[in-house]
Amino acid sequence: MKVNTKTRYGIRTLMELARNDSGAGMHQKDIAVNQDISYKYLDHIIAQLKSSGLIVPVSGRKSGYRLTRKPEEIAVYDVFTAFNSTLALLDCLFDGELCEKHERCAAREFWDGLNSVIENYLKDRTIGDLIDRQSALESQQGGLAYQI
Amino acid sequence: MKVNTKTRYGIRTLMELARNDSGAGMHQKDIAVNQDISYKYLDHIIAQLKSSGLIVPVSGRKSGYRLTRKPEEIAVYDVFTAFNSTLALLDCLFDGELCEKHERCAAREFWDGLNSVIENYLKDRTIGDLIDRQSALESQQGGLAYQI
DNA sequence: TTTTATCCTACAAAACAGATAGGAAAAGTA
DNA sequence: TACTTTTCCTATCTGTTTTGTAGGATAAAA
Ligand code: FES
Ligand code: FES
Repeated sequence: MKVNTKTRYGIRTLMELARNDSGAGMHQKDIAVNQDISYKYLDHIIAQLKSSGLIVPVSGRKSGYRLTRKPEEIAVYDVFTAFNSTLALLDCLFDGELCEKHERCAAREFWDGLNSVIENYLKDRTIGDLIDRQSALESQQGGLAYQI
Repeated sequence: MKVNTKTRYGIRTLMELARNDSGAGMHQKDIAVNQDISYKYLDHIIAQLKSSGLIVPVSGRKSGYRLTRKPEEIAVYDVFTAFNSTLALLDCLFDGELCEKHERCAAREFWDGLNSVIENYLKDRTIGDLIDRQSALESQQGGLAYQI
C-alpha cells in the first residue's frame, strides 16, 4: 500500500506553482530543478495535470505553467484522482459483479470504511494548506528537528 | 494504492477460523473452499499467519488451525503488519536519510498524517467486530440490498 | 499401511512502477 | 528571418511486486 510517485510529484509540482505566484508562469525546467524531479519524467506528470485541468500552459511574456484555481481551492483529492482512476483500495469496492455476496460482506464494508476515511482526509486538505505549512516550517529558525 | 490480496485473504482466513469456533480446528482445505481462495495460494497465507503468531496448527482429534487469541483481541492492524513489513505510504516516511529537508517537508507531514489515520482505523477494529457484523448481515431477512 | 494434511522451496506469468529516449510541433528570441 | 528553446507526444525499457502454480518432503490420521 504505497502512494505512487506520480501523485506525490504531482502534488509537489502544484505546490511549486502555488508558491511561485509572482505573476509569471513557471517552466518545466525550473519545476524539475526546484523539486528535484527528473525533467523527462516530469513530462508525464505535467501532461496529466494538464489533462485534468489543474494547470494550464500560458504563452507570451511571463510564459509557463499556471494553476487554473487558487491553491486553497485545490484539494489534494483532486490531484490524487488525476493520477489514480479511482480511490479504491479493492477492485470489488465499487464493482459488485466481482464478488458474490457483495451486499453482505463485512470485509468489503470494512475496506469501504477505510476508503472513506482516506477520501475525507484528502478532500479536507488543499494545496493552499500545504504551502502555508511549508512556509511555516521554513521560517522556523535554528536547526531544530523534531520540534513539530 | 491497493490492499494486496494476501492481507485481504489473511483477514478472511482469520474470520473463518473465528466463526468456526466449535471446539475443533479448521483445515486448510475447508478454509479454501469456504472463502473461495486458491488452496495452494492459501499455503503462503497460512505460513505467514503462523509465523506471525496469529494462528497455530493443532494435532490430535479436532485437529486443524486455531486462533491463538480471541477474535476481539486481534486488531486488523495485526493482520496487516503480518503481510506488510511496515505501514508506510512512502519510503521516506520513517527513513529520514532518503530525503534532504526531511524535517521540514510539508508533503511528508501530510502523508504522515494520512498514515496515522489509516493506522488508527486498522487498530480500532478487530476480527471480532468483523464477524459480528458479518453475522448481522447474514441474519437480515429478505434480499434487501443497500439497506445498510 | 494407506491416505491425507502440512510444510517448504522454487518457479513463472502478468501487472505495475518509474523512469528514459527521440523527435515533432509550437513558441520565444535575436 | 533564422535559431533556440520549450512543449508535447509516443514508444520503449528495466526492475519489482503481485498473484499465483508446481512438486515434493515430512508428519499426522485413519
Ligand atoms: S465483496 Fe469483495 S471481498 Fe466481499
Ligand atoms: S521528506 Fe521525503 S518527500 Fe519530503
